[in-house]
Amino acid sequence: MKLPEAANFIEQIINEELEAGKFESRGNKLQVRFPPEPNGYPHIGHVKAMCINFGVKEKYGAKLNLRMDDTNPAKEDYEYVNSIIDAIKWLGFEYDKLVFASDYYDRLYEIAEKYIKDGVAYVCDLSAAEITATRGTLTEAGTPSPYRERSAEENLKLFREMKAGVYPDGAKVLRAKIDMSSPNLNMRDPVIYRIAHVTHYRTGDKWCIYPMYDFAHPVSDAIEGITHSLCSLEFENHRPLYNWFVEKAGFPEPRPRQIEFARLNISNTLMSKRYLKKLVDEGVVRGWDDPRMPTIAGIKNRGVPPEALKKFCADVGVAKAYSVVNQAQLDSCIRDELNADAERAMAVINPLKLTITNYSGEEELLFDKNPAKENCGVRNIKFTGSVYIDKDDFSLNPPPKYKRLQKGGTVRLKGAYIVRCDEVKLDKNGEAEELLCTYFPETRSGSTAESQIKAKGVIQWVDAKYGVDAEFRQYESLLTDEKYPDQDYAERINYNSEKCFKGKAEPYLYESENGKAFQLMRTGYYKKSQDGGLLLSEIVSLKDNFNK
RNA sequence: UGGGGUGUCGCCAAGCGGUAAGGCACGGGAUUUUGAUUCCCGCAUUCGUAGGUUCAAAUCCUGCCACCCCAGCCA
Repeated sequence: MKLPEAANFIEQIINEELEAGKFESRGNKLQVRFPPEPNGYPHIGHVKAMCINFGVKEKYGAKLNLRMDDTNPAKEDYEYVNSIIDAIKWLGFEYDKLVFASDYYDRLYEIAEKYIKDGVAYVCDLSAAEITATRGTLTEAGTPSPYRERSAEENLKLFREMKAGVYPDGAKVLRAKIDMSSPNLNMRDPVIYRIAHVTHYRTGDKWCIYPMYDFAHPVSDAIEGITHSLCSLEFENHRPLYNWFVEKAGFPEPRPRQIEFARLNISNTLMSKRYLKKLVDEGVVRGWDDPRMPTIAGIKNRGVPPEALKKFCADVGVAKAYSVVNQAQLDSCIRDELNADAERAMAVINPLKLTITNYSGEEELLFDKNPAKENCGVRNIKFTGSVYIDKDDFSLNPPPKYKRLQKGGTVRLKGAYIVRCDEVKLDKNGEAEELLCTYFPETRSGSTAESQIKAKGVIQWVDAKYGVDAEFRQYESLLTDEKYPDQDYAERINYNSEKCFKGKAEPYLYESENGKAFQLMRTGYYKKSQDGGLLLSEIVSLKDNFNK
């Protein structure tokens, strides 16, 4: 994986350190980590973090640990660690080691005792509410805890009792003794350990005290010999604390360095594990891998190739400015990959019978599997003169510049013949029910014969006898009740499959920037999903319209 | 009103004192049996803003302005 080009600011930092000889003591070997918390399925935002970290690995020949940041047993589970591993594999990334923060619980505990012995940590009996109340505000200093000056001996005794399960949840915490009047609230004696009598998915009931992120993360980095700890912007304020914990733990130079970058946001796309989990829990979607979800599993189920996601991240770049990338940018990457890769097929969503009155018998027509690729091979499609076309490809009241079929007009059935619509049978609602057409033998696809007959448009079709019915999965909009607004023909879709389809489908719905819903279908190239549904190329948007 | 960050085309984003890359989107044209693809061409005299330094500034200095993050015993 190429590091996104725009990750220049990270590379600059690393290059400068390298030049200054910061890592000579370790043979200039760098080490990074990808540290998700296994509390949900990874989403496309994680892909960016992966691309950055795996990009550094690639560029500098660094080692990369996949580390499950599992320090909050209440939320974590193996299901999620598996989802993370699956996602990484699917994307084609390779990590050097799989590690767990929970692997370090013993070591972390020892370091906490060291803090106590060194007089930089203390056991505090204040309640959570009291700690909040004494932390001060953005403009006022906090007030020191009355337990702040306990002796090392007493602290050690108390802390060991906490570990032994003597106290109930919330009764005591271990706190770092830093500076209650620091302008950086994170430095106002943050909690290092809390009591939680919760079964951990890996360590079971061995522990009833669990380390906090602010402590566990930097120390885990140091334990692993991480040189660069890349994380998102919201941790900038934590960096002094990060450094404090590593330094007080006594790790020698070179110590890990935290570098922050802006996380990924995509327009109209919900990118918060918390809300995604809510959708799953409330049954709004079928699961974390529902194709409407922006999770990697969901995107995969929509037929998006992993390369498209990587290209997207590379295109979008890495910087520190808060940003929201247009979905169109992602769509473009997906189209790009599928165009080069996906085999083509014809599909009809809303069938309209088209009968050629002067055709008899049947024949086989050849189609390139993928015109965008050389030596893509061909597929044969049978043609009997009786086909279905899409209702959208015929108009009783054609607008100006209409290129498809209308009464008395001509159109080319893709890969077959030009046909002229002679007669339109209407149903009782006045809608077209069947088209009776004449075909022109000399216009057969590939024929070099001259013909006076021309057609402006080319439409897809499915043979009435040999076409295959396909099960189209229908999705309800997650966004709004407004369905089926006007759709331009340019939004026509091409499905990809070995076979032809006919059938019906309700398209995805999508929320536009003006809040109106429109169909998700676009011209493009689509792959078939693993569960047989047809896939569309867009990230479905989830409107943030439920209670928070 | 404390601290930490960020502001370059509609959306991302390069740029690091020498006279504004690229992608997406968009517009125009050519080819085309997918209104797709491909292919050309166009798209910031200007870098949040006001000053200053300099032969020369998006890049350095100063003052403003805007937005984001921080008061979980979440990560």
